[in-house]
Amino acid sequence: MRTILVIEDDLALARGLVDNLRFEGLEASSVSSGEEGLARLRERPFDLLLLDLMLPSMSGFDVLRALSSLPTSPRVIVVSARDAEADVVRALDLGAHDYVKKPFGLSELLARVRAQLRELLGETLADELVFADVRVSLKRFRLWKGKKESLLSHLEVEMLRLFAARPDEPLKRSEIIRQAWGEDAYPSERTVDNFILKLRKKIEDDPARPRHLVTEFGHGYRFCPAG
Amino acid sequence: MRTILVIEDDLALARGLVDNLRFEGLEASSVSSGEEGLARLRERPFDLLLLDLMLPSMSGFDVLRALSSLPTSPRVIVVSARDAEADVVRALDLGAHDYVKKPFGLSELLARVRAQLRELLGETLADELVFADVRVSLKRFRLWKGKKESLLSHLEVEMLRLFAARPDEPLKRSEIIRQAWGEDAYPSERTVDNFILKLRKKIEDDPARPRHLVTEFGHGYRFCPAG
DNA sequence: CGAGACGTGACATCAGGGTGACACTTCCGC
DNA sequence: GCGGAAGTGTCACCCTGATGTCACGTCTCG
Repeated sequence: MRTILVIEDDLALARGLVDNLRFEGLEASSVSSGEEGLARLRERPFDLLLLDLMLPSMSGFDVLRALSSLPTSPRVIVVSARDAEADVVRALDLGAHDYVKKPFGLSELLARVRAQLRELLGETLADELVFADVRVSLKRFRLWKGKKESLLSHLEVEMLRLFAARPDEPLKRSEIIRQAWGEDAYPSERTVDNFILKLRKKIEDDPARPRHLVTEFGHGYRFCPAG
Repeated sequence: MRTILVIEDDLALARGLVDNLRFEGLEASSVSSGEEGLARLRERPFDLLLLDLMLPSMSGFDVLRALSSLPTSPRVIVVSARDAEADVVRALDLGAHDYVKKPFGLSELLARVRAQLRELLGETLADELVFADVRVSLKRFRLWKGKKESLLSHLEVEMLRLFAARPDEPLKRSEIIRQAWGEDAYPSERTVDNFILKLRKKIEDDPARPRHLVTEFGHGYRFCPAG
């Protein structure tokens, strides 16, 4: 289901928005400050952000600037009473995808929400890999476990890609090497163990007792997204 | 260069739009009916379509419906005097990406054009680029870090433009060369390193420990506006 | 000719990948 | 159960290729 976060300090408005979004079949929630909003966005990805500009302390512009440093940034519709053209231009140039002036017609806003969500369809979902409390951006070579961020090397990404494609299936080292390294590379099979070691340190709660990258004695390794 | 088609039967307005879009560095042209527009779109792809709703014979809604049958459909901003909410909803649900009501502010429309074009892979069109204590005017080839002003060369600007459009994403040297140098130039990939070096001297507090133009070992470079 | 922009090569440095060693675990036949 | 063989966890180290950095050559434009 599509997830939407509303950052709006007018609680009545926020509630109205959330209710209507839910009525549209979307998963919506709201917070009343930019700081809270960013905290929520860091916890887990959202598909769309409805953002007020005039917030206490941290402004909507600040939130826009901060978005790019998130693991996955949502699409953004700014919803603001500020109707000066300069504000619209600034918000859009800071990365907002749309700008709706208050007061707005509800059905128009919902249509704009649909238009933004429509873009998501195939956008980068192939890039994202999510299981348990781990998120991976294969394109950015980055992995987040809870709040901890790790960098991934090219080969680590290839291995994750391979495991994700064949969950719960034991993969032989030889197979892993062929798929991740390619046809023309022949490293020792023990090299795979080293990469498993590195990956476990990044994705397991307790790398010594792996629950996602499990050893299949004599048969290689198996990836269990569920744990 | 980005290509834009304007479908607008008010010739004065169409001409004004085209002029302003060209002034922004875009390749713009206009036609005055939906039929002509579709013919042009069938001839060759456009990146963006500015579409009036009230056209003679074939309406803007009809154009929207016809777009999906094109080999490559452009992004669409509807520009219309019809301000009924129902029209906005209908246009957006028919696939329009944005809807601007006449009369509109020119700078807002241009910002919305930039926002749409930004979604296409490639370079940002905004002139001002701001992050941390750095401000860049891409059109004037100037960069300010705090109070220090630097001049930028053509290629430095192109690289910044490219990085700005894809924040936090590692860009391969080959990709940087293709986008910033163009299709027909083939400098050594190490040339990119030299430009990174120059840019770091201009935008980093400590060029030896870059926080904005970060090396992604084996993958190229990544631009982190947030630092 | 001079200045700046661009491209290349050279050299030092660095990080990832690969290997081998050693300890520990699992399997299997007894 | 027991012991050996084979498989695996883990680490430190080396090597190669990638990168940081600079100097110099070339080109263009005034």
